[in-house]
Amino acid sequence: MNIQALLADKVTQALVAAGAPAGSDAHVRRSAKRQFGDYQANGVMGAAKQLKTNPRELAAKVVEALDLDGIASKVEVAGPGFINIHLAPEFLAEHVALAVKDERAGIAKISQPQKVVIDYSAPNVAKEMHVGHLRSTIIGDALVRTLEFMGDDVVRANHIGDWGTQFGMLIANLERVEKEGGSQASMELSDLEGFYRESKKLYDEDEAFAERARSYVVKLQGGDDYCLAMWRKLVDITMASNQAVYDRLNVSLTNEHIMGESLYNEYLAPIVADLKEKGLAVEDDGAQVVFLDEFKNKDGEPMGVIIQKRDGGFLYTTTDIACAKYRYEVLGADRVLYFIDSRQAQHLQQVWTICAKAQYVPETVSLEHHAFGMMLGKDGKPFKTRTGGTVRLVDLLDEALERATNLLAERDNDFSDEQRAEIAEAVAMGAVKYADLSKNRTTDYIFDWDNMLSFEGNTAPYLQYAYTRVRSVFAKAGVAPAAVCGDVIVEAEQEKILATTLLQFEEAIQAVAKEGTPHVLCAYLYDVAGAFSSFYEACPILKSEDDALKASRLQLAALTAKTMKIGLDLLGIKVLERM
RNA sequence: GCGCCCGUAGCUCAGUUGGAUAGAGCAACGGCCUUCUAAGCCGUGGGUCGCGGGUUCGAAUCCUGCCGGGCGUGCCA
Repeated sequence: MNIQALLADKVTQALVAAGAPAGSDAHVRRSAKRQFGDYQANGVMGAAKQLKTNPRELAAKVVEALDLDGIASKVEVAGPGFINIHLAPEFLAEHVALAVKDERAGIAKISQPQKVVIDYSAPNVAKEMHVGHLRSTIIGDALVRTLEFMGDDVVRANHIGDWGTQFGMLIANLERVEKEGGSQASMELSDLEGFYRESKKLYDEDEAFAERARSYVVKLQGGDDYCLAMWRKLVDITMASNQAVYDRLNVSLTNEHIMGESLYNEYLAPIVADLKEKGLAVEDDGAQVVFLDEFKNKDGEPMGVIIQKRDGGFLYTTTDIACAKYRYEVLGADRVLYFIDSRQAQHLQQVWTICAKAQYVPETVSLEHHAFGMMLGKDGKPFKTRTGGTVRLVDLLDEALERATNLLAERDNDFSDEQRAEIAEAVAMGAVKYADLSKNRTTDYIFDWDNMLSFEGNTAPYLQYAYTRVRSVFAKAGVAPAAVCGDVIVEAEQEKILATTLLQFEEAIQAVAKEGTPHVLCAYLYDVAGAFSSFYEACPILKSEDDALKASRLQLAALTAKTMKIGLDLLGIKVLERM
């Protein structure tokens, strides 16, 4: 249930009934402060202005027309014309009880599911994943999970860098390695960076090798079987290595979601021809160029975007045009979310502008760039290794595990080595993921081990810990959360805050789905955990004096656990029974 | 030069698209464990929302001019 939507609907009706023009927005929001109730309607002032009437008088009329029986215990006009709404304890109790019984915690699926393509992760073949891939991979996957949960038909698109001239030298080197090492070839490729560097070195220093590499590029693009097989091997080896990272990070990508650059090869030449035919592309200095009035170049003239080089080769703009077209035409996308770093903002705008002009993708399709900046170290400089190199993702995850293991070792507990390892892994991966998920930066952001692994405040470990506290109540009581029943009583202040917060789950999820911003869900779950902790301190559950109260509090606890489990699942963060 | 993004507490970040006295966490300080997990809870201090104008009942949010930072800007992706 979405309380905000429910109230917005009711207040809007009352607003219109009070004389406001149809289409007026009641502007119902959560109240800024507790004293202003649980929700406030801010739309009266604007409507009063349109009607040229006194806002307080209009607000009084709206309240008069407003029927919130069974929902609100108090509705009052305040300030220049705010309407403050206090939710009724019985209303909260009733819906908590309903949500406890529902496996989706009362979250309804959307009525009009869409086909949504989510473009994320996008590592490069023959290169190891590094910290730059983390944010796209993690946030993209959270959106995949969230939209699927809400009922959308989601296509995971891993737009890997699996094409380009570098494959000539890579194939030539793979061939050399196989000749020399036979079956051990794949072993050597475990160090992909090294393999790439080695290939580059041979290409630069060995003329015969370079010659062979160049010939392989041509053959590969011509569809030569041998080269395609070698290329396939490189892709497979790379993605097998990446899959280990995905699995460890609990990212839902698999091989079947690979839709790399190579997928669009066959469409490139026809698109260039079509753009020429439509008069959008013209030859300029030997290259095929689309001039766009929407963008200006250094001289203030329409910017030229090259879609085919002088030598006949295509560029990534052409690939991305084909890709957007494909997602609409072949996949039938209603919406495409690109989780790509902010440096490509202009590039994507150009691609979409061309797609619109060529009528490849209609305006009704929502193309969205969810940008993010670079990962910086604590010192505000790009996050690098001590020697200045790029930080490999596997190394980052290993360090997270090491730090989590050390922190866990400092604490008293009776865990077996096996349990300890499992907890450390879940905490470490959760901490790394949550650090990225909880921020909404479109610009550069700071990666700080101490912040994410401090295990205090708004971090994954805090949420995981809060969850184990709830679960331990049930373990102690010897009852399953699903077995609790009876009436829910909302009386104490902490009970009311917890119940209200729990019932705002759908608002948070819908915001994430609409805006593509998982940090909203993070903030929400942190609120839930905080509300539960306060409740847990103030309201004895198992030790409460009467059985009805105990049953009620167990239900609040059960819904807390369910909410946190679902919420953390949507973020791709694992929960633990004990820690 | 032009374009895009950004500037909020000592630090890391929110701020529901124009709403009431700008919020969290960390760090600092003070309380709370023989009682459901203290990786917790309760409390205190901390702000010229980069700076100046403007728009209006109301601006961190919109417009404008500066200052500062990041990125992009024709044959890599």
